[in-house]
Amino acid sequence: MSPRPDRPHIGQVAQLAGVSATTVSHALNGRRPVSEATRRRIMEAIDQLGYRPNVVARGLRAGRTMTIGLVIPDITNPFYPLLARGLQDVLGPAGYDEIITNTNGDRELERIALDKMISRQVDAVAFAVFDTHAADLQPVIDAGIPAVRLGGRQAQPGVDLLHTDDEGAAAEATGYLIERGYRRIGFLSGPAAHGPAAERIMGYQAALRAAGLKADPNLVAQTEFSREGGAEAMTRLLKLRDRPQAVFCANDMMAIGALDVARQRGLEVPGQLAVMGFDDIEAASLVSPQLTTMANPAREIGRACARLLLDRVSGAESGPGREIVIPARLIRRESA
Amino acid sequence: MSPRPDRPHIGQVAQLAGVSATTVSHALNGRRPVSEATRRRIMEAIDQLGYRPNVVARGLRAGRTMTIGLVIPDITNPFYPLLARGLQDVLGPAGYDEIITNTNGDRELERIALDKMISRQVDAVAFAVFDTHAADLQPVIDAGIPAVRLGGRQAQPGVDLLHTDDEGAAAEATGYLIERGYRRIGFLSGPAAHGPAAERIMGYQAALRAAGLKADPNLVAQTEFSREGGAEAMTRLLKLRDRPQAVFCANDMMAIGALDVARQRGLEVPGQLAVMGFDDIEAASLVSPQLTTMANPAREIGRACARLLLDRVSGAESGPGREIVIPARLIRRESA
DNA sequence: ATGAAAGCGCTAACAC
DNA sequence: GTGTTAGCGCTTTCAT
Repeated sequence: MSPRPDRPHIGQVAQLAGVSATTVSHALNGRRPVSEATRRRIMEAIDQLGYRPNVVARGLRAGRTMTIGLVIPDITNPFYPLLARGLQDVLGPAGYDEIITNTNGDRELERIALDKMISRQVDAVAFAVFDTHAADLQPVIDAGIPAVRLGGRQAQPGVDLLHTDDEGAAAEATGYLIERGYRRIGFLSGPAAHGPAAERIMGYQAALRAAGLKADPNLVAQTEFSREGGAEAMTRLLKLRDRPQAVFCANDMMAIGALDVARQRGLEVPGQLAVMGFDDIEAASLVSPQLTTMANPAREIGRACARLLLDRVSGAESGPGREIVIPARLIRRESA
Repeated sequence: MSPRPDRPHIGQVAQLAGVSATTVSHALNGRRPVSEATRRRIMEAIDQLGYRPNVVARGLRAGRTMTIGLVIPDITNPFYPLLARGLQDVLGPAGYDEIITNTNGDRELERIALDKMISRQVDAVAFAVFDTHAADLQPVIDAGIPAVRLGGRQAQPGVDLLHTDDEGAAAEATGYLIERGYRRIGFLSGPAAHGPAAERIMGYQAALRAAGLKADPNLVAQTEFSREGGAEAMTRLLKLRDRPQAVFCANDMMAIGALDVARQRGLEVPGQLAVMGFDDIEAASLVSPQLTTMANPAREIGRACARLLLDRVSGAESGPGREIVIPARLIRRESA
């Protein structure tokens, strides 16, 4: 029934080499000694036939597929390619491949994607979804699949958590602005319900307090995570009688929107208005003035995630759900 | 030996529903009729046990894994996430998942990646690698796996080819500049040996000829595919006694480099120097002035690729290796 | 150092 | 409409 031109299988190799399939298997996997002569004959047979072990059969038999699943909202969002690459940096050399699924942040699609990962018998799952309800993950946990959540908040028993140090990063950015002499510092936040908004506000306020500055609530503007959102919020803040000398933005696109407004009003950056972003997307160094920002270490997160996964896959089964926090890095450029 | 907390399998569902595994299988796959009552009992059993079919076992048995492999240089290069997403747009609804491997353009890694795709029994492969030697693909073809090559040049028997219409796009861009009144039009090309350089030069020259303009070879500058490369080449062209009024660049990063030089020399864009790019990366609309460019339809290519793959997977086995060309789209913005 | 045989979970003949 | 049986390609006892 197999509709493919029958590829050589282990039995053919065995036959050609004059040994049993068992011995071929062991020659390949090194789980028990095989005489040098036999091994050589086997290798020759493999070359001659162009044999490649069937990973699917191996996966069925062994109960591990050497595959890990990555569930993300959208690979097109520049954060995720870096994340995926970081994972592969570590997973690839360890012999694992990744299956990537995009969910658009849609809960039903997330549920389906996670289900599919179970069906596919992946050895571990990493998923990056802000709003995932814990219940949606339960099947994965029940299936005994190690899971790492990227960037959410509440940890869940059996699920490791990995995220950027949003609070610390916001504090560092704000501190940097203070250090440069700015006193009235605004914050362009994303929608409160989404992502790491709360942590960043906390960091921002903490830095202000630490410097003996008061945190004026009027200086915090909530808006969308987009260029237009940033422009809109910046416009609002500039209308204040006591307007900010500097703004820290929850992401680079918003910061670019703020820059748009500054240019349009003829405000000199950073002279009359300093702007900081968050993420360090490629565009940050492309705009003029180049954006001072906090680098969201996506690739590093991917690597750390892979290490965690590898750890869980090989032994560290239980454990109470670790939480790992990756620091962001200040990138000094021109806008602040 | 299976180290996972044994997940329910089809036999357990069958037992709980009081039928045979066969019937459960058919209830799930609809390949033969199952009575309504039986089906209901089966579905209840499935729910109760939290059963999910084991795709690995299914793959082994059926000879198809519902997986396709994507081999690319680097998911971090903004072209490829779009490509991957385009593939998933079409493949996802058809029930396929993607395994993505990055090769950094390294030939040995490419060979290994392709090998692994065979081992994993993927149902089809898409690979985007300029320099792949045909021999490296032969094993894939021999294994009977449909393959699509993205963006290379010479077609190969058994391998479909899919790429942007580089020549047409270059002609359209050049034509657009001519139409806007520019007469001395330069071309910032990538390294001759790499990628679609030749095609683009041909399109550029063809458009010039079609307008009765002569193609001055001094106006073609070869350089790297980077911002710095673009700046360097632009600088060279501006040193000409008879310098160009407009330049078409082989990619957006180069065009941004050209823009840098223009700003630095105080040249008004597009008044004193018009600039066009290629690709329409996100940054193109972020720089100032916004870049007029040709949109390289990565996502559309991904979708077309998926359709081709699906076609090959289900029947259209042989065929002499098709070639599909996707047009680029002119994006009018401010720089030309 | 090597083999024989069982079985991972599923689907597809071939019954009835 | 449903069940029995064999087998996909591999690894792993259990033998020798």
